[in-house]
Amino acid sequence: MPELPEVEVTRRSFASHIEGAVVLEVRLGKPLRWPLGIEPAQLAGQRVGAVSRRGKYLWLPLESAPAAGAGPAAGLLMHLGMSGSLAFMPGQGAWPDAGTHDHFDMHTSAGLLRLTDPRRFGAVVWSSGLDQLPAAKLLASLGVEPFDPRFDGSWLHAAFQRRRVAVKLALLAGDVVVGAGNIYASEALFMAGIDPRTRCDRLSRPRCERLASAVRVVLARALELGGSTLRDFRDAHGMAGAFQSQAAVYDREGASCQRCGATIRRIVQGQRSTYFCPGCQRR
DNA sequence: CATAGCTCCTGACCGC
DNA sequence: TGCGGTCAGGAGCTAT
Repeated sequence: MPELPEVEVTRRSFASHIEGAVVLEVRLGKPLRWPLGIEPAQLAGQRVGAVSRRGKYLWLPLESAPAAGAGPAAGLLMHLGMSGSLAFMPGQGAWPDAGTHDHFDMHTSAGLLRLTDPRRFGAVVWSSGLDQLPAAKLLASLGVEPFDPRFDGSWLHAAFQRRRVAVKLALLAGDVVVGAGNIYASEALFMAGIDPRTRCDRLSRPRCERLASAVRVVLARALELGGSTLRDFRDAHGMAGAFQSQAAVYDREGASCQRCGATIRRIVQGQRSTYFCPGCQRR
Protein backbone atom coordinates (compact mmCIF):
# COMPACT_ATOMS: atom_id res chain seq x y z
CA MET A 1 0.00 0.00 0.00
CA PRO A 2 1.96 2.78 1.35
CA GLU A 3 4.51 4.64 -0.65
CA LEU A 4 6.25 7.76 0.62
CA PRO A 5 3.19 10.05 0.40
CA GLU A 6 0.99 7.65 2.35
CA VAL A 7 3.65 7.15 5.01
CA GLU A 8 4.23 10.90 5.31
CA VAL A 9 0.49 11.64 5.40
CA THR A 10 0.21 9.08 8.19
CA ARG A 11 3.12 10.62 10.08
CA ARG A 12 1.71 14.13 9.88
CA SER A 13 -1.71 12.93 10.97
CA PHE A 14 -0.59 11.63 14.35
CA ALA A 15 2.90 12.93 15.17
CA SER A 16 1.79 16.05 17.00
CA HIS A 17 -0.84 14.14 18.94
CA ILE A 18 1.51 11.51 20.28
CA GLU A 19 4.65 13.56 20.89
CA GLY A 20 5.34 13.87 24.59
CA ALA A 21 2.91 11.10 25.52
CA VAL A 22 3.95 8.36 27.91
CA VAL A 23 3.61 4.72 26.93
CA LEU A 24 1.19 2.91 29.20
CA GLU A 25 1.03 -0.53 27.66
CA VAL A 26 1.97 -2.30 24.44
CA ARG A 27 0.09 -5.34 23.20
CA LEU A 28 1.06 -7.49 20.25
CA GLY A 29 -1.10 -9.50 17.87
CA LYS A 30 0.18 -11.98 15.33
CA PRO A 31 3.85 -11.81 14.36
CA LEU A 32 4.80 -9.17 11.82
CA ARG A 33 7.74 -9.36 9.46
CA TRP A 34 10.30 -9.28 12.26
CA PRO A 35 10.04 -9.67 16.01
CA LEU A 36 9.70 -6.51 18.07
CA GLY A 37 13.05 -7.21 19.69
CA ILE A 38 12.12 -6.14 23.21
CA GLU A 39 9.65 -7.21 25.86
CA PRO A 40 6.55 -5.03 25.41
CA ALA A 41 6.41 -4.46 29.16
CA GLN A 42 9.78 -2.70 28.97
CA LEU A 43 8.29 0.05 26.86
CA ALA A 44 5.89 1.18 29.55
CA GLY A 45 6.82 4.49 31.11
CA GLN A 46 8.82 5.71 28.13
CA ARG A 47 8.10 9.05 26.55
CA VAL A 48 7.42 9.41 22.83
CA GLY A 49 9.57 11.93 21.00
CA ALA A 50 9.19 13.58 17.59
CA VAL A 51 8.08 11.09 14.96
CA SER A 52 10.21 11.20 11.83
CA ARG A 53 10.28 9.44 8.48
CA ARG A 54 13.09 7.99 6.38
CA GLY A 55 11.98 6.55 3.06
CA LYS A 56 8.89 4.53 3.88
CA TYR A 57 9.98 3.92 7.47
CA LEU A 58 8.67 5.80 10.48
CA TRP A 59 10.77 6.34 13.57
CA LEU A 60 9.19 6.85 16.98
CA PRO A 61 11.85 7.88 19.48
CA LEU A 62 11.28 6.62 23.01
CA GLU A 63 13.04 8.17 25.96
CA SER A 64 13.23 6.29 29.21
CA ALA A 65 14.63 9.01 31.45
CA PRO A 66 12.13 11.88 31.65
CA ALA A 67 14.77 14.58 31.67
CA ALA A 68 17.92 12.86 30.50
CA GLY A 69 18.10 13.94 26.89
CA ALA A 70 21.69 12.87 26.42
CA GLY A 71 22.75 10.31 23.87
CA PRO A 72 20.92 8.93 20.89
CA ALA A 73 17.31 8.06 21.58
CA ALA A 74 16.12 4.51 21.28
CA GLY A 75 12.81 3.95 19.59
CA LEU A 76 10.57 1.97 17.32
CA LEU A 77 11.17 1.66 13.60
CA MET A 78 7.90 1.01 11.83
CA HIS A 79 7.08 -0.04 8.30
CA LEU A 80 3.63 -0.44 6.80
CA GLY A 81 4.59 -3.06 4.22
CA MET A 82 1.99 -3.61 1.52
CA SER A 83 -1.20 -3.48 3.52
CA GLY A 84 -0.43 -1.76 6.79
CA SER A 85 -1.98 1.36 8.24
CA LEU A 86 -1.71 3.20 11.51
CA ALA A 87 -4.68 4.54 13.41
CA PHE A 88 -4.42 6.99 16.29
CA MET A 89 -7.36 7.24 18.66
CA PRO A 90 -6.86 10.27 20.90
CA GLY A 91 -7.85 10.45 24.52
CA GLN A 92 -8.51 7.72 27.02
CA GLY A 93 -11.38 5.42 26.43
CA ALA A 94 -12.65 1.98 25.83
CA TRP A 95 -11.11 1.34 22.45
CA PRO A 96 -12.49 -1.31 20.16
CA ASP A 97 -10.77 -4.62 20.88
CA ALA A 98 -7.89 -5.50 18.63
CA GLY A 99 -9.25 -7.30 15.57
CA THR A 100 -7.72 -10.14 13.60
CA HIS A 101 -5.47 -7.76 11.70
CA ASP A 102 -4.46 -5.47 14.53
CA HIS A 103 -0.96 -6.58 15.44
CA PHE A 104 0.49 -3.74 17.46
CA ASP A 105 -1.37 -1.61 20.00
CA MET A 106 0.51 1.08 21.88
CA HIS A 107 -1.60 2.67 24.60
CA THR A 108 -0.24 6.05 25.65
CA SER A 109 -1.29 8.89 27.88
CA ALA A 110 -2.46 10.70 24.71
CA GLY A 111 -4.32 7.85 23.04
CA LEU A 112 -3.96 4.54 21.29
CA LEU A 113 -1.66 3.98 18.30
CA ARG A 114 -2.71 0.85 16.44
CA LEU A 115 -1.07 -0.91 13.48
CA THR A 116 -3.50 -2.85 11.31
CA ASP A 117 -1.89 -5.02 8.66
CA PRO A 118 -3.74 -7.93 7.01
CA ARG A 119 -0.77 -9.22 5.04
CA ARG A 120 1.72 -8.70 7.86
CA PHE A 121 4.58 -7.57 5.61
CA GLY A 122 4.86 -4.59 7.90
CA ALA A 123 7.05 -4.34 10.96
CA VAL A 124 7.61 -2.67 14.29
CA VAL A 125 11.17 -3.11 15.50
CA TRP A 126 12.80 -1.76 18.62
CA SER A 127 16.24 -0.28 18.12
CA SER A 128 18.54 1.35 20.65
CA GLY A 129 19.03 4.20 18.16
CA LEU A 130 18.41 5.20 14.60
CA ASP A 131 22.10 4.69 13.95
CA GLN A 132 22.25 1.44 15.91
CA LEU A 133 21.27 -2.06 14.86
CA PRO A 134 18.80 -3.18 13.71
CA ALA A 135 17.56 0.20 12.45
CA ALA A 136 20.90 1.15 10.92
CA LYS A 137 21.02 -1.98 8.84
CA LEU A 138 17.47 -1.57 7.57
CA LEU A 139 18.11 2.01 6.55
CA ALA A 140 21.63 1.49 5.26
CA SER A 141 20.92 1.02 1.58
CA LEU A 142 18.26 3.68 1.21
CA GLY A 143 18.77 6.30 -1.47
CA VAL A 144 18.42 10.04 -1.09
CA GLU A 145 15.13 11.61 -0.03
CA PRO A 146 13.27 13.00 -3.05
CA PHE A 147 12.83 16.43 -1.42
CA ASP A 148 16.46 16.63 -0.37
CA PRO A 149 18.17 19.43 -2.32
CA ARG A 150 20.89 16.96 -3.27
CA PHE A 151 18.39 15.02 -5.33
CA ASP A 152 18.39 16.42 -8.84
CA GLY A 153 19.11 15.44 -12.41
CA SER A 154 22.85 15.23 -11.96
CA TRP A 155 22.48 13.01 -8.89
CA LEU A 156 20.21 10.71 -10.86
CA HIS A 157 22.42 10.78 -13.92
CA ALA A 158 25.51 9.91 -11.88
CA ALA A 159 23.76 7.09 -10.03
CA PHE A 160 22.34 5.67 -13.24
CA GLN A 161 25.70 5.43 -14.98
CA ARG A 162 26.47 2.11 -13.32
CA ARG A 163 23.06 0.55 -13.74
CA ARG A 164 21.72 -1.43 -16.60
CA VAL A 165 18.33 -2.31 -15.15
CA ALA A 166 15.15 -0.80 -16.50
CA VAL A 167 14.56 2.62 -15.02
CA LYS A 168 11.22 1.59 -13.48
CA LEU A 169 12.96 -1.13 -11.48
CA ALA A 170 15.66 1.26 -10.35
CA LEU A 171 13.05 3.69 -9.04
CA LEU A 172 11.26 0.87 -7.21
CA ALA A 173 14.46 -0.43 -5.65
CA GLY A 174 14.76 2.79 -3.66
CA ASP A 175 18.53 2.68 -3.41
CA VAL A 176 18.99 5.74 -5.63
CA VAL A 177 16.02 7.80 -4.50
CA VAL A 178 13.48 6.61 -1.94
CA GLY A 179 9.75 7.00 -1.89
CA ALA A 180 8.38 6.00 -5.27
CA GLY A 181 6.61 2.66 -5.12
CA ASN A 182 4.66 0.95 -7.84
CA ILE A 183 2.07 3.66 -8.38
CA TYR A 184 4.30 6.72 -8.32
CA ALA A 185 7.14 5.14 -10.29
CA SER A 186 4.74 4.61 -13.20
CA GLU A 187 3.28 8.08 -12.78
CA ALA A 188 6.65 9.82 -12.62
CA LEU A 189 7.90 8.05 -15.74
CA PHE A 190 4.75 9.10 -17.58
CA MET A 191 5.24 12.68 -16.52
CA ALA A 192 8.86 12.57 -17.65
CA GLY A 193 7.97 10.96 -20.99
CA ILE A 194 10.28 8.02 -20.38
CA ASP A 195 9.53 4.41 -21.35
CA PRO A 196 9.75 2.35 -18.13
CA ARG A 197 11.86 -0.30 -19.92
CA THR A 198 14.65 2.13 -20.72
CA ARG A 199 17.99 1.09 -19.28
CA CYS A 200 19.22 3.51 -16.66
CA ASP A 201 22.60 3.99 -18.30
CA ARG A 202 20.93 5.05 -21.55
CA LEU A 203 19.18 8.04 -20.02
CA SER A 204 20.64 11.36 -21.04
CA ARG A 205 21.34 14.07 -18.55
CA PRO A 206 18.36 16.19 -19.66
CA ARG A 207 16.03 13.21 -19.35
CA CYS A 208 17.37 12.57 -15.85
CA GLU A 209 16.56 16.19 -15.06
CA ARG A 210 13.02 15.67 -16.24
CA LEU A 211 12.71 12.46 -14.25
CA ALA A 212 14.05 13.93 -11.03
CA SER A 213 11.61 16.77 -11.36
CA ALA A 214 8.74 14.40 -12.16
CA VAL A 215 9.46 12.24 -9.10
CA ARG A 216 9.30 15.30 -6.87
CA VAL A 217 6.19 16.71 -8.51
CA VAL A 218 4.28 13.43 -8.43
CA LEU A 219 5.15 12.72 -4.80
CA ALA A 220 4.37 16.29 -3.77
CA ARG A 221 1.01 16.24 -5.50
CA ALA A 222 0.12 12.91 -3.88
CA LEU A 223 1.10 14.36 -0.53
CA GLU A 224 -1.20 17.34 -1.04
CA LEU A 225 -4.05 15.02 -1.94
CA GLY A 226 -3.56 12.88 1.14
CA GLY A 227 -2.05 9.92 -0.71
CA SER A 228 -3.72 7.23 -2.80
CA THR A 229 -6.52 5.07 -1.51
CA LEU A 230 -6.71 2.10 -3.87
CA ARG A 231 -8.39 -0.28 -1.49
CA ASP A 232 -8.03 0.72 2.05
CA PHE A 233 -5.38 3.35 2.74
CA ARG A 234 -6.37 5.69 5.55
CA ASP A 235 -4.37 8.18 7.56
CA ALA A 236 -4.19 7.82 11.33
CA HIS A 237 -7.61 9.46 11.67
CA GLY A 238 -9.29 7.31 9.05
CA MET A 239 -9.18 9.80 6.17
CA ALA A 240 -8.83 8.40 2.66
CA GLY A 241 -6.46 9.82 0.05
CA ALA A 242 -7.52 11.24 -3.29
CA PHE A 243 -4.52 10.84 -5.59
CA GLN A 244 -5.73 7.65 -7.26
CA SER A 245 -8.34 9.53 -9.29
CA GLN A 246 -5.53 11.67 -10.71
CA ALA A 247 -3.42 8.78 -11.92
CA ALA A 248 -2.54 9.23 -15.57
CA VAL A 249 -1.48 5.63 -16.22
CA TYR A 250 -1.58 3.54 -13.05
CA ASP A 251 -4.33 0.91 -13.18
CA ARG A 252 -5.57 2.36 -16.47
CA GLU A 253 -4.69 -0.48 -18.84
CA GLY A 254 -6.76 -0.23 -22.02
CA ALA A 255 -7.95 3.30 -21.30
CA SER A 256 -6.89 6.13 -23.57
CA CYS A 257 -4.12 8.49 -22.61
CA GLN A 258 -5.55 11.82 -21.54
CA ARG A 259 -2.64 13.55 -23.21
CA CYS A 260 -2.23 11.82 -26.60
CA GLY A 261 -5.14 9.40 -26.85
CA ALA A 262 -3.01 6.27 -27.24
CA THR A 263 -4.03 3.14 -25.36
CA ILE A 264 -2.39 2.73 -21.95
CA ARG A 265 -0.41 -0.49 -21.68
CA ARG A 266 0.37 -2.78 -18.77
CA ILE A 267 3.55 -4.82 -18.71
CA VAL A 268 5.23 -6.86 -15.97
CA GLN A 269 8.67 -5.91 -14.68
CA GLY A 270 10.21 -7.72 -11.74
CA GLN A 271 6.88 -9.47 -11.12
CA ARG A 272 5.11 -6.14 -10.66
CA SER A 273 2.76 -4.33 -13.00
CA THR A 274 3.99 -1.27 -14.85
CA TYR A 275 1.61 1.03 -16.69
CA PHE A 276 2.68 3.44 -19.40
CA CYS A 277 1.56 5.31 -22.47
CA PRO A 278 3.31 4.07 -25.63
CA GLY A 279 2.58 7.41 -27.28
CA CYS A 280 4.00 9.73 -24.67
CA GLN A 281 6.82 7.63 -23.27
CA ARG A 282 9.93 6.91 -25.34
CA ARG A 283 13.08 4.84 -24.89
C1' DC B 1 29.06 -5.21 -7.16
C1' DA B 2 24.75 -5.54 -9.98
C1' DT B 3 20.93 -8.24 -10.97
C1' DA B 4 17.13 -11.77 -10.99
C1' DG B 5 14.13 -14.47 -8.47
C1' DC B 6 11.92 -15.93 -4.30
C1' DT B 7 9.69 -15.07 -0.18
C1' DC B 8 6.70 -13.62 3.69
C1' DC B 9 0.84 -13.36 4.25
C1' DT B 10 -4.15 -12.54 3.53
C1' DG B 11 -8.02 -10.83 0.87
C1' DA B 12 -10.40 -9.56 -3.30
C1' DC B 13 -11.79 -10.69 -7.62
C1' DC B 14 -12.67 -13.37 -11.82
C1' DG B 15 -14.06 -17.33 -14.57
C1' DC B 16 -16.15 -21.72 -14.37
C1' DT C 1 -22.24 -20.75 -3.44
C1' DG C 2 -17.78 -22.99 -3.99
C1' DC C 3 -13.22 -23.69 -5.99
C1' DG C 4 -8.96 -22.64 -8.09
C1' DG C 5 -6.04 -19.29 -10.11
C1' DT C 6 -4.29 -14.57 -10.20
C1' DC C 7 -3.14 -10.32 -8.46
C1' DA C 8 -2.16 -6.62 -4.92
C1' DG C 9 0.52 -0.37 -2.67
C1' DG C 10 7.20 -3.63 -0.21
C1' DA C 11 11.60 -4.99 0.19
C1' DG C 12 15.01 -8.19 2.44
C1' DC C 13 17.53 -12.31 1.37
C1' DT C 14 20.02 -15.53 -1.49
C1' DA C 15 22.19 -17.19 -5.46
C1' DT C 16 24.52 -16.16 -9.59
